[in-house]
Amino acid sequence: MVEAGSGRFERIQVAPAYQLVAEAIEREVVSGRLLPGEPVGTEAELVRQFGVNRSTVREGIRALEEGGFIQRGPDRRLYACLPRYNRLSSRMSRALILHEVTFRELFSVALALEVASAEQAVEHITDEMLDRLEENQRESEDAAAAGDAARLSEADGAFHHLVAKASGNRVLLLSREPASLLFFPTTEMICRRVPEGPGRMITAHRHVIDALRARDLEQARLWMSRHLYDWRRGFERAGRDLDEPVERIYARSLPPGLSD
Amino acid sequence: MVEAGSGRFERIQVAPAYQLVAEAIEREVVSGRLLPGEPVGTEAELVRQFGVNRSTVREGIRALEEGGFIQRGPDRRLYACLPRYNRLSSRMSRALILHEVTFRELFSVALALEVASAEQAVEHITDEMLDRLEENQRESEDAAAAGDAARLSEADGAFHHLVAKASGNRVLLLSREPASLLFFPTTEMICRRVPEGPGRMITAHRHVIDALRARDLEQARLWMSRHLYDWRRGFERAGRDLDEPVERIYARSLPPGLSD
DNA sequence: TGGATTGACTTTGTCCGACAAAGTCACCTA
DNA sequence: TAGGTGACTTTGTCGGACAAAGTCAATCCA
Repeated sequence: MVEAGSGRFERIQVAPAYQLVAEAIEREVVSGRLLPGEPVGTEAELVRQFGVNRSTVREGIRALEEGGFIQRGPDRRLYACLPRYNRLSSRMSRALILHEVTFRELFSVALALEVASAEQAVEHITDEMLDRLEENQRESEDAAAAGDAARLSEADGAFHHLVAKASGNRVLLLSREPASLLFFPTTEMICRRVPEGPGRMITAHRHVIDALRARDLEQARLWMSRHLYDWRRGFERAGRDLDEPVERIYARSLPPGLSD
Repeated sequence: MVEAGSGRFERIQVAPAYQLVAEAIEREVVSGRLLPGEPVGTEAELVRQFGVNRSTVREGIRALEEGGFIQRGPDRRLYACLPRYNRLSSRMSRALILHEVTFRELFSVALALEVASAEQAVEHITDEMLDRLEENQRESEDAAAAGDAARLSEADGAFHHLVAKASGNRVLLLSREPASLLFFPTTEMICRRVPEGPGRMITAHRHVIDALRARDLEQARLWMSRHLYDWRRGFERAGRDLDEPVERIYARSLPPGLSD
C-alpha cells in the first residue's frame, strides 16, 4: 500500500482521461460558450479535439449525459442542453427515499415552500395562469364527482405545480419538486380512505384561487396552509405514522404535466 | 425518414444496452437489495452477469457513477452508495446558474427555508449542536476582528448549515443547499464593502443561538429573518441589482465543512 | 416533371482483443 | 517476524471492427 503524503512530494493525482473529457465539455456548457441546443459535435470530432480514443470519449459523454448537460437528439447526435428540472428533481427524490426520510420531514419542507409559492403567486400571477388554475379546478371537481381518486390526486399535484409556476420563481419551482414528488402520491390513498378528503381539498383549492385572483396575501397564505394541514391530518386518519420512513417505491417516471 | 406512428404497429423502442445495464444496477440500489457500502462486483463479473461486453458495462457504470448511485472506492473497485447530498446540490446549483435565476428568486426561497430551519431547530436542537454553534460564533468573531471577509463568510455559511442540521430535518438540509451554495458566496463581497455588515451579522447570529438555547420560537424566527433581510440589504448597498441573473461562476468545489 | 427508390456515406451502438499501471495478497527471505 | 518480492487481479486506455440506422443526393419510373 502506498501511503499518501508519506514522502517529500505530494501524491500525483491523475484523473482518468474520461473525466477530463467530461469536465472539459461540461465547462463549455456551464460557462456559456456552448449554448443549449447547439450541437456538441460528433464523437469523431471529439476524438480529434481531445486526442483520445473513441471509447474514452464515449465514457466521458456517458457521464455528462446522466448529469443532463448534454443530450442525444432524435437523430442521436449530441446537443448541449440545460439540465432539466424534473430530471434533477426525480434524482433527488430517489436520494431522499434512500435516506429513508419521514413523512414529517417532507411535510415541514412542503409547508414552507407551498406557502411561499402562494405568497409569491399573489404578487406575480397572470390572467393566463388564473385561467389554467380554473381549468385545473374543473378537472378536480369532475374527478371528485366521478370518485376517481387517481385523477383527483393527479390534479392536486398539477394544482400545486401551477401555483409554484405562477410565483414566477424558478428556484422555488425547482426546490419544491423533490419533496412534492414523494408527497403527492400519498394523496390518492388519502382521497380513497378519508371520505371528507376530496371535498375539503376542492374547497381549499377554490379559496386559494380566489385569493390569488383578489391578490389577497393573507387569504392565500391561510388557505394554502389549511390545505396542507388537512393533508397531514388525512395521512394520519388513513392510519399512517408521520415518523415512518417513506417507502421504497421505485418511481422513475414523473407524473404527466410536470415537464417544465 | 421512417415516420413514427405512421403504420399499424407502434415504433419498437430499443434502449441501448448500456442504459439497461445502468438501470438494472440502479434498481438494485434503490430497491435496497444492494446496500450502500456493499461492493457491486468487478467489471468482469458484471460482464458475465449481463452477458454484454466490458465496454458496454463500463458505459453503464459511467452513467451511474455520475448519478451517485455507485462509487469507486480508494481501491478503484465499485461500491454501492447513497447519492451524496452535496453532489446533487452542487449539480442543482449549476443548473440554477445556467437558468440565469436572479438573486431575488434565490433570496425568497432561502428566506423560507432558513426560517423554517430555525423554527425546527428550536424543537430539535441538542446540546452538542449548541456547542458547535458557539464554536462557530467564536470563529466568526475572530474573523471579524481580523477583518478577514473570506473567513467570515465561510463561517456564516457553516452557521446556516449547522442550524439546518440542528433542525434534524434531512429534507430541509438538502433543500436549502442548492440555493445557499449560490447565495453565501456573495457574503464575502458584502462583508468587504458594507462597513456595518460583519457587526450586524454577528449580532444576528448571537440572537439566533440564544433563541435556540432558550427554545424561543418567536425570537429564533425574528432574528433569522432579520439576518436574511440584512443580507439582502447588504447586497443592494454593495451596488448590485436584485433582478440581475446570478453570474456564471464555475463553482465545482464546495466550501469546506459541508461534507455531510 | 415529380415523387419514390436506391445506394453511398456518416454516425452511433456494440463487440473483441490487447497492454500498461496500479492494487492485492501470499510467499519467501534476512 | 518484518519487510521485500513477484504473481495475480482489476482498471484505464487504446486500436480496430461491424451492424443498425440516419442523411443526402443521384436515379428511375409513372
